[in-house]
Amino acid sequence: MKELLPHFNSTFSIDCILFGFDEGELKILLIERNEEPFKDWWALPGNLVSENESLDQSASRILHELTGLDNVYMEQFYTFGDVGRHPQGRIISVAYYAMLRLGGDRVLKPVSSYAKQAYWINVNELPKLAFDHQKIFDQGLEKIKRRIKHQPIAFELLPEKFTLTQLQNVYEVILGKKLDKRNFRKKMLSFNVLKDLNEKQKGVSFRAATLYRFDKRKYGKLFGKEISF
Amino acid sequence: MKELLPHFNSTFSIDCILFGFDEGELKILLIERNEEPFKDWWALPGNLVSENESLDQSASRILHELTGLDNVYMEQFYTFGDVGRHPQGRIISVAYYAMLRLGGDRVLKPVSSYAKQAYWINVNELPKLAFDHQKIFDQGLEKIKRRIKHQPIAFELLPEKFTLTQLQNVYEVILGKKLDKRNFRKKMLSFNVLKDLNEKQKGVSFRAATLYRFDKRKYGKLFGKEISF
DNA sequence: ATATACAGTGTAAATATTACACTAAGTAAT
DNA sequence: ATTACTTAGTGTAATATTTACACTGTATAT
Repeated sequence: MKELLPHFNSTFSIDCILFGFDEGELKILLIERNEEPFKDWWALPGNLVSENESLDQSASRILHELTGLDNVYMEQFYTFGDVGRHPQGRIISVAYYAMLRLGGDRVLKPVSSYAKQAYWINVNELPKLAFDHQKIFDQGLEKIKRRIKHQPIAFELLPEKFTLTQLQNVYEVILGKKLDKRNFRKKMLSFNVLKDLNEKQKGVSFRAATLYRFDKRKYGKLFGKEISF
Repeated sequence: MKELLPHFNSTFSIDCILFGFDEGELKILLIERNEEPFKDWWALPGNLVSENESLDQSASRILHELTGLDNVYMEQFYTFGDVGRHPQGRIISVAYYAMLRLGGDRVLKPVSSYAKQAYWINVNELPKLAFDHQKIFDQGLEKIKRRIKHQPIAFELLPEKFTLTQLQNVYEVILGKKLDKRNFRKKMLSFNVLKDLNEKQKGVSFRAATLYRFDKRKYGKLFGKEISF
């Protein structure tokens, strides 16, 4: 029965949008391609799916090869399959995103053979991208804008200990608008998912703010509840 | 350059969840397969993607072959790619859903060669499904539960002219809970997307209700606004 | 005439959201 | 020590939204 269908031969790929928050800016990881097609172009990290791995496994592998990270939650958000999207044949691409902690212990950037280099680039200053990667990015950004309103994914971009102002900055940079400080704090604390660490920020040249941690035990209470900013 | 990659050979497919609302129940269209694998099993309608069509085009084609319908809005919601999901090889499946009008002029059910028959089946009484189609269905249902809270997709399940009670029934059956009649009406009318047709229901053996139509011109106002039930 | 079945309607209480500005605390420079 | 600077941290009143709740009206069928 197995031979009724042609042998597996990689007609689908994964592309990843890795979001990071650094210096008050939302950034994504881009690679400079070292192979045809689109040699020397900027692109989202991605690769062909291997025969013996699921889509999720493939996404994790690609992330690991690129950053050395494991156990990062990645979420599939759309599959791109227009006829002309890949110049070398019919390849559809399943797109994932992940939110990474850049602050503190900075993510490493081991570079796979197919990339010359990888850089974190501000989402407002993206270069021209290979393939249909601009379209993939646009949709990914829309996705997290919607998702951040309903689920506590903002924490994933911050170091384990963070201040309320940092958290507010994440919301502001993703939503693209300023939020009221008092209202933001009131609402965020009302969700009861932040643990006050009774500890202050260090190394700042002004009044240090209180550090908080996202409290996973209380996450369930929030899940399903509507958050809105 | 084109020859660097193997020739196209259908390693991906589309599966569709077609939702319909009939006799107060939420139903989906299932086919009884007439081909191996899973011959004689119930399955979601689906097919391999052709070389010269995009995923969206493929989804529309499959819907057309099955129902004769065109111009139905279908939305991609997830791609399933576990290694063992298809017994004949590595085939990933891009899943779509659509909401169809069954009431009034009933959707026809022309049957493609690969199916013996197609039936509308209550989502609470589904038989065992082929492949990973139960998983696909579960995720599709979750998707529309979330979506119906934020976008006016409920109208798509009803005939062009409908009563507020019918509309409320759609919400109740998808969300799986009863809603308060007065609050539902107040809120739904406040969105300003319903046009009062100054016309009454016909053929009922009790007081006839007012008919409404979804007003596409006002749709934009609602879009992006948060609805919640 | 009467019974039936659903249509249609309003209000008050509780909750959530918004708008808005000053004082407190730590650091750095003199 | 004083001062200037920078960010932390806090409350209230007005408005809008959500919820809970039950009866009357009207067309049909007998």
